[in-house]
Amino acid sequence: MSEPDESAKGPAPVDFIRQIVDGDLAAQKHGGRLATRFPPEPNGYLHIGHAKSICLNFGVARERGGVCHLRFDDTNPTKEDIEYVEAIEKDVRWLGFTWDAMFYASDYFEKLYACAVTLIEKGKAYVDSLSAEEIRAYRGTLTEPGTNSPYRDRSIDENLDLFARMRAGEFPDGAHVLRAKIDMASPNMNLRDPALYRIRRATHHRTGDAWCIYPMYDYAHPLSDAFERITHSLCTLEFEAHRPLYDWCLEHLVAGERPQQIEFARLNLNYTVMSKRKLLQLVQQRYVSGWDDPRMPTISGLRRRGYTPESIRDFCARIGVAKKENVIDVAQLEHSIREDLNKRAPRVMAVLHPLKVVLTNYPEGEVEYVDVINNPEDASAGTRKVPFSRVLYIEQDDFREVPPKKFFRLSPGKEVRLRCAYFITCTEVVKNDAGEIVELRCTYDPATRGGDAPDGRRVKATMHWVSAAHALPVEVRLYDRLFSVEDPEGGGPGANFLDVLNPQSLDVLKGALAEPSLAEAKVLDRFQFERLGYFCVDADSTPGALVFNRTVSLRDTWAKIEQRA
RNA sequence: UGGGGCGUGGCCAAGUGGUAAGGCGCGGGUCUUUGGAUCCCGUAUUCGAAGGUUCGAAUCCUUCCGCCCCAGCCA
Repeated sequence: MSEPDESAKGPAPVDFIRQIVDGDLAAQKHGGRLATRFPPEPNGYLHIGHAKSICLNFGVARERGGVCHLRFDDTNPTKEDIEYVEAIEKDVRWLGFTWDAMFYASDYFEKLYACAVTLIEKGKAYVDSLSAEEIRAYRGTLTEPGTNSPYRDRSIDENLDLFARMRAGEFPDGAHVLRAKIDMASPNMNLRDPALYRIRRATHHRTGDAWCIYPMYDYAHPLSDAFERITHSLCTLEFEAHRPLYDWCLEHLVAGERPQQIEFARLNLNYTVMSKRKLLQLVQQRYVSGWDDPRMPTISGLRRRGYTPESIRDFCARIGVAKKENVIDVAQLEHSIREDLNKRAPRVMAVLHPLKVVLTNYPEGEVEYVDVINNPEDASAGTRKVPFSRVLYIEQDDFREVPPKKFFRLSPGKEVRLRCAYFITCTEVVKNDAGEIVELRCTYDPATRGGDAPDGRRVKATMHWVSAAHALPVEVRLYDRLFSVEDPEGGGPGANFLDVLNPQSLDVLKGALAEPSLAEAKVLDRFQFERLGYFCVDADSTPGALVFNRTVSLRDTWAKIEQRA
């Protein structure tokens, strides 16, 4: 495997799955082999929940010297598309993982068919000719046993003949179905003669029209695992009740080493929705611009928001793997990206709500360039030259005519530091007819260039600023109101962002500006947007986008959509 | 009232008979050329509940309670 080494972050967590794997490895259960697989159905884009599975499967294999396959579970042509397989490959790679081999369940259609024939020959499967509705009725309920289909005792020869003709396309969709012959009275519904094959005339994205019968997940999955000699087949909790069927298929069709299915709890994140069905609807009905809309919890959406692969991997490592149903607080995700970006993202100064400042003792028409640190946490990021002149803008919130007790920023008579520039002192407040403050007149101390006073005097505040004549106006509209509502369960703000710039995210910003469905966001302080406004970035800084770190509440959006329906 | 799972602080999560790790969040402090950054401190007498076994239980036994999944020719 060639994934990046993250051992620097301390010992990897040993969850229950790793414990099982380690035990099996120690016991030479599969001859000391370890093979896992990440098996998405190409029916949508990968989301953060998949990232958990990806990190688990690829991670365990990498850590313990095993292999991990990427396998597309493409057994239902009506929902799948080549677009999705391409997006999935891209996202897995972007996350930093490399598969040791890539397969498609459809690669096995012929083998799967042969296995089905074997099952029939063993008297373990039969062709049922009941309708879907009838089969449902015959299945019984959770508390009542089902009853055998009248076709259950067809002869092996008849079953073989019928199944061959199913494949040959002699019957219309739904006419017959191949079923496992297990136990219609089983307390486990999945064992009441589950369907193995259905007739489905649909063009498959890979096999085209070569087949008109397609295997079901419960049948194709254990066999695909066996074909690839997977040792540990990790899946989510809802498949727990399917495990007996998984084992049943292997028991009757696979000799020797068999893969073992182990279930873990899927990831749930608050403030958002994770089901593919809902995400697909958001995309199809244009509530978002696409699967990679920055508001989506998809890998591609997070990527556009400025999330890094490292941060997502870190997040997955932190949340752990267990069998308990969970709802992870997005603050956990935000923590991971904040920590990562804080160390690597270059900063620029920004003013969201400009207040004009005139330095009365600064020469008119003069411009000088001061050196500004790009990243206080990374000296190697260097400095940049930022224009400084007589007329500046500072943040409105950074000035208070009558400062409250703990307010240390600018107020009349007070001296503060303009970051990496000079100390300034407010000497006069200029108001308009309405009594609103429109300008401040200040003096600057030429001796404090760079932000340090030779005489050792100190100021209690340092503020952002931009030169009015040089600043770049930028209009920012990030969220649709619909998506930025407060959390009804008492959560925090609907939107905010870090004061970091991630070069790769400029497109996000531009995209947000071009997207009419995105309206303004809220601002809680000067690091957050309050209303449609603009901020100014110092003229010569590397262009970048603001990284906002609150997952917009798609969950609320979804609730509203359902309400309307 | 079938079967399969799960219940450790606000959210995750270690722990597997020897006296409750860690992370996120939160609170307080510190420091800083803006902090929501850094650093430090604090944050479950208790492990869904009640009994029982034991010198000793989150861990073993019993009963009860709660939550999730399963009746697709979806995965």
